[in-house]
Amino acid sequence: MNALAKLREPHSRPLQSTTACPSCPPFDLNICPATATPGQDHAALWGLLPVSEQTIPARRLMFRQRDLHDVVPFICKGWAASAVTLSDGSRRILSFLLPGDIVFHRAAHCSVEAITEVYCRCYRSDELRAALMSDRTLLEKAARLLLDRTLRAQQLAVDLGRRTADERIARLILDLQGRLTERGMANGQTIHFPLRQHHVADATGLTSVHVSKVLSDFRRCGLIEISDRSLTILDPAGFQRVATMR
Amino acid sequence: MNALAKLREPHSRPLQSTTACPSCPPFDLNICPATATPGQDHAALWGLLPVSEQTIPARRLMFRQRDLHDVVPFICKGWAASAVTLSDGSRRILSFLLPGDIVFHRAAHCSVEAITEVYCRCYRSDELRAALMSDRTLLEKAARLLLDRTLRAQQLAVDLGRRTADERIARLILDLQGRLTERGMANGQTIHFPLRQHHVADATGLTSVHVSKVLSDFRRCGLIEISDRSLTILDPAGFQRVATMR
DNA sequence: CGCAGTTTTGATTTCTGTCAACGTCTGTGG
DNA sequence: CCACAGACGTTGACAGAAATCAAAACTGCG
Repeated sequence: MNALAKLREPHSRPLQSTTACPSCPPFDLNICPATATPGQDHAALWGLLPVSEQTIPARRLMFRQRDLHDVVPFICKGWAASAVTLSDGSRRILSFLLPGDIVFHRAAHCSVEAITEVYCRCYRSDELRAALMSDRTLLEKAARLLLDRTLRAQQLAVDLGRRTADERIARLILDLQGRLTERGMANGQTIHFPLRQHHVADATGLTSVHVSKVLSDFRRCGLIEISDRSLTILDPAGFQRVATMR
Repeated sequence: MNALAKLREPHSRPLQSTTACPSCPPFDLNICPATATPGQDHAALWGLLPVSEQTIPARRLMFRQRDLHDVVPFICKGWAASAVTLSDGSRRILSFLLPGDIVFHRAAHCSVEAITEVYCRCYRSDELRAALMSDRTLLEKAARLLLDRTLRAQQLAVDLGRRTADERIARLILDLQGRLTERGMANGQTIHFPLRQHHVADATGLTSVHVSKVLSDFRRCGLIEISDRSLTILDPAGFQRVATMR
């Protein structure tokens, strides 16, 4: 821990107040420092200070595929996407990152792109690893997280391989709604939905043209309503049925 | 460790000789007990004895989706597949399991099916976890393994979303060839290939009818040759090109 | 031999991508 | 305040990929 303190020295800066991250409930879902030591400043993760805190404007690339991954970013606010770019220039979004998510995809050589404005904190990955290793319960939480990531990726593989465009898009929306609800960021059947149609397309392996047609169909059938970056599921039962047609 | 010994008691049986698993090089790739303690019987994994050792005939279901996962099977011999079944009865193979692979997909509610005859050993998952926790380097190996699994799943998601049937099938074959080569189980460009076309179909998200057509095309173009459960890549460069058209 | 599981082949249909045109919205700068 | 450019969304016509359907050949095996 002394060594860690020394490592932190060069990065020391005036910390934001303990309410720097008031909209930080999501941390509770993952590896929440507040869970470990209630009432403590969220920024001080297990006594670790972030090496950097940044606000990234919407649509900006946060990390490119080949960047060194000696820091682990935590998304505190905003939406981001981790993606890979194929040699023909087409992009595949592997997951959307919501507040509370940890960006440890980096080994997969994913780039990370801010969708909305993103506020995030980066921790040194070696410090983080040391902290994990020193605490059995943290380690188990981290393992569960990694496992959950794997399941999510496998679920994605299932969806892409065997489902129609309708199903894929409906499932994506339901997945996001579920994750936002977990975080207390949903308002009943209405969620903030900052994704552009090309994001949906890249996440579902479709084209944005086709996404437009499917979403129009959904609207025509009275399943959902999208306006002003907000999405409402009007017919939850019917929409669920679309998502699980097979 | 005493508690563990007691747990093992009920399962104790005459152990096979130390050459029980002569074709066990693959263990070296993952978490090889032989690496940790050279010369030791592979069956005794970090001092853990398997709770069961089984030989499963070809095409038999090894574990079903909802089975309890209190044991972790290690594939010692043969090919298996982990899959999920969708509500309409269609199947998606998430990964093929080769000798040396550890089946810890189970949390994903995958069923596991023997393709060839499979010989495997099952360890108690709680014992295994305890063993991992007690040794830092083992733990890191396991973490790497889990990460690798995630990368593989993500790669699969990329492939399924954005690649044509030709590419998917070629990539599957190349992936298998690579894994077999790593294990010293390939004979140059020739590999043992016990998969039925429906396995290929379920793994690539295609129909077996279409797989048949694509494989016929590959043969017609002199790219590969399949006969008698063995596959040879006749034109490695050309085949590679098919696999990475985009 | 007969049977069940495979593989092949052809005809047809469905889904999704591609291309192109056009409308809307948003932010920027004069 | 307006003009403008760029990003985004919608729509229609068309093309291509793969699914579906159906039938026939092949394989191994009791």
